[in-house]
Amino acid sequence: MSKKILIISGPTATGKTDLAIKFAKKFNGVLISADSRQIYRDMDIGTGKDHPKSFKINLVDLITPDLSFSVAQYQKLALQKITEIHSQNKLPIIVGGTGQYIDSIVNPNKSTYSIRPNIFLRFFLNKLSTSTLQKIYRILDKKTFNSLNNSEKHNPHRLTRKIEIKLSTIKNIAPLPQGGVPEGRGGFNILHLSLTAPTSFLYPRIDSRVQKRLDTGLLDEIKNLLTKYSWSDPGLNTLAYKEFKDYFNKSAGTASLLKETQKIWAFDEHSYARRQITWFKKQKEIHFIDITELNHVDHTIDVVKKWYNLS
RNA sequence: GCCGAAGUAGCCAAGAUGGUCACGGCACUGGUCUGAAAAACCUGGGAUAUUGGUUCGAGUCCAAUCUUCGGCA
Repeated sequence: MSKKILIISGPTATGKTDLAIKFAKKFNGVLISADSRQIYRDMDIGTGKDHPKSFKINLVDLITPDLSFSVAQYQKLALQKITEIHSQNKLPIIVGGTGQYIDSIVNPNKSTYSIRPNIFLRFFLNKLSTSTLQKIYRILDKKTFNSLNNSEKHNPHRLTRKIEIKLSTIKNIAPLPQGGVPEGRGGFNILHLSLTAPTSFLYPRIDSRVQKRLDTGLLDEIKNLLTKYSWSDPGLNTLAYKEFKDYFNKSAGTASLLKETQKIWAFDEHSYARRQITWFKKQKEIHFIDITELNHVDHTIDVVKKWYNLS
């Protein structure tokens, strides 16, 4: 019998967490978050940690907002957690909207995950223009450079990472053994459910959630964060926070500026949802669940039951 | 009712002296992604209020109509 993992993904505002909690209760499950922002402490309202406090979700509130975090770290922790949960004979349920994090569990053997970021190198590369980065990478690896698509070619983050990888292999820096990414770890038996909805349904939902978060005290939360951290800290480069930089910097934090900021924030959430939809759409072996369909919850429970009881 | 100003995509908006069927931004659409992923990028469609006139040629000039704003009543 293979080890089961239930995954519940989908764009923002589709009700992933509620559904996951439901399944956890029904199937003796333990939740693991796959959310790149809820790992930050002190960032609760903006990142939507609105599940009942009585219900434990793993891999939330791991670090402070001045620290950075990445897939590889997530992968290590999540796989550990999964092992632990399996050993208790329980069902790990991964919930979240960070597609890349979920992918690191579904397809754990990505070779470059073992190549660590080179802080020193990035410090310099971050100062260079995109075209300079292109030139550097073209010198290092002309063949791969030419095969890049337009999107990759203009993306400074990706170029920086490619240079980093190339340099580390040239210099033959042995990838540090990561531990926790066991090779041939035995395939999991994964059921991946992904919630979806047309954007016309999602956008109004997002908008009212934005309003709700403001009403619940987001501004106070940010004010409090700013006493300890600064806008350049990695955690603050997050939807629901970064949009407010101007608002808090300008002395005249007027009502009209607040309104404008709220609008921009909502639009950012829209395009975030779009990106998530694009990502999940191309993933293999996913059960999509349209939450605008009336019986989707019952239907979903049936699907999970069948999978859970088989094998 | 009179006088004045203005009408360029869903919104904002550029367009000396008329001359490539019109710059951008936002929104919206589709996509990229192997240690920043709620990040960072790529891509697409859509407009000169209406009608008529002047002209080889009009967003740009003229007239009428409609609409909006301001002032006077």
